[in-house]
Amino acid sequence: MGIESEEVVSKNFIEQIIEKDIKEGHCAKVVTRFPPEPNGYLHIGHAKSILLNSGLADEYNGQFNLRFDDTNPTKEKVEFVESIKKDVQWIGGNFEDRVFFASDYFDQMYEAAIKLIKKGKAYVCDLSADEIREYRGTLTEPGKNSPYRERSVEENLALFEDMKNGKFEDGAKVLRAKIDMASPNINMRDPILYRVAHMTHHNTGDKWCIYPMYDFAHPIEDAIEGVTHSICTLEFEDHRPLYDWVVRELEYENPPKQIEFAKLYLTNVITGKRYIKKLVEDGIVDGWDDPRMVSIAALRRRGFTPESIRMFMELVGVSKANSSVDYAMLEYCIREDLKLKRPRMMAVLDPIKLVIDNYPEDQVEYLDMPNNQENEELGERKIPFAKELYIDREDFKIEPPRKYFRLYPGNEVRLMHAYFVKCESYVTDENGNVTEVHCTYDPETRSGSGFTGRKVKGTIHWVCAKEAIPAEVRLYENIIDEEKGVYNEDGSLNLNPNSLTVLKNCYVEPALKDADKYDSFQFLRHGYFCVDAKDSTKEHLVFNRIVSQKSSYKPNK
RNA sequence: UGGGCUAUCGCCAAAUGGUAAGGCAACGGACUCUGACUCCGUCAUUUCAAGGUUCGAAUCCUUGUAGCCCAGCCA
Repeated sequence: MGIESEEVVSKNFIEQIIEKDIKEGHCAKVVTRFPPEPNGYLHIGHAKSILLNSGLADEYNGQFNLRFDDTNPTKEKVEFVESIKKDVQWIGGNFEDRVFFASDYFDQMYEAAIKLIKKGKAYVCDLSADEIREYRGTLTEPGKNSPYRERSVEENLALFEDMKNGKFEDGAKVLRAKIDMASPNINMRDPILYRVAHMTHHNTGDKWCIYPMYDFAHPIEDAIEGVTHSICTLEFEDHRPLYDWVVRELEYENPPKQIEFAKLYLTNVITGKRYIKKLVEDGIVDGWDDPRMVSIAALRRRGFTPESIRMFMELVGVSKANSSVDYAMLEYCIREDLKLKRPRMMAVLDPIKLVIDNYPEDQVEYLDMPNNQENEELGERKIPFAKELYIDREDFKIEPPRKYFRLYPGNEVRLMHAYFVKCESYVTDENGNVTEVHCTYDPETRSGSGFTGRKVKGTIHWVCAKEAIPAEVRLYENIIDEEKGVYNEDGSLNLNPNSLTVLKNCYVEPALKDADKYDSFQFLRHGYFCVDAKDSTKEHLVFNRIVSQKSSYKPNK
């Protein structure tokens, strides 16, 4: 019989490493983690890391942990812990009940530091921050040894304990690894392991006044949790020798392995906590979840689904090449996800009145309309139809351009799921703007009647003037101007002044009264929209546009 | 110009010495009670460049070029 064409899915380089490790018996069970610092909201770049780590754990029947890397109390806040948990969960990172804090390991890290001191691999250094920088050398010149480098183990032990006990001011002393001040890799030039910071920690309170540095803490955190593959971004490549040094000197039995991948960059948006934060603080956007941004909270409010973001990450792939993914790819994913899942509704964003002159004055008909013609499971609904309707301004032209199939004087079109109407006349105001279009309808052409007498080239959407719900529609554009990129030459942010357009005079079908917050719908030719729960009431709905409909209508051709 | 990393279509990205997958975008055409969707077709004789090895090279070697990262008591 026919040959089964099996889809060949190639493994990314991390999967290949893991499979090799499994095959060679280096890890009985794959353990990954997502280790955010609780100092801000997550954005789409984090989603890549979450989904990568979580996905790998699923794929190899392993385990995925959420761990807050809270080793620097000067930057962290509890309020971010909850938002991060929520976002990780929403996006589909399956950490079950495994929420850990680096700060829960402070005792073990302290012990680890003592172990290094005892091995003669770490020492307390009295140099100031400026002096340490000086002694470190430069990219091209080696550093020189600290005068405190050769202190005895006993002295170091005593001094380190004093550090812990609060005998020194912030910055007075640090604990450093004794590695190699001449290393071409600056991270290996006796990196700082512990610093003094008299500061209340969100988790440990005032128990500690010394805090471990990332390079020391992270490998320990991973090792404690049994992480097998510690996946991070490219800028940590230079830290890997130090990561390996720490787990080696601490003699962990099955040391974790650090693997680096390229961050996600998207064209035409701001990624990066720093810049999102600046926009929020400067009041340019209305908060961390402003739909013009790509924080996870913003994407959720805009109407993106977790599924669409997961699909996106799958399509984007994982590699070590710095790259910038076209935003159109994300739009493709949300269209793809929504098109069969969500109802298709009628909404008129820029209304003009359409009057059917030969339709009975007070009659209202309730017509059947499938919720989604391509997915019968979504059922159907009744839509009211009467003498006065609203249609979109762009669906009527006094003088039609070439190949225009919609309404113009003398032309007949189908009103979606209703009747054929033929334009007989129109009314304009003193400025020549169309205010009313008059038509006649043909009762025989009712949708579903099987009428085949004649065909019509265009179909337009509409809502019943009497029963439609007034609505507001917000059209969000990405906040960055595509032409000029993220920054101006002077380093300032380059904002798109038209990034938010509010359409106030819109009408949607009465069926939308039942919409829930963040429910999404396709508004036919307008694209996909989501109820903005923040500002909607049942009488006045507010929608955010998730993504516009593609259009191949080109009047100039 | 010290060290690390990367370079395959407009954008992502496979290919692991055996003769350049796939997706997005774009462009034709068919269909259509959404100008959507769907369907069908087009889109890298060539992999940053130049040499070399080989029957055979995106893959190996040599020499270049370009981009990214590193001198926080941030992560």
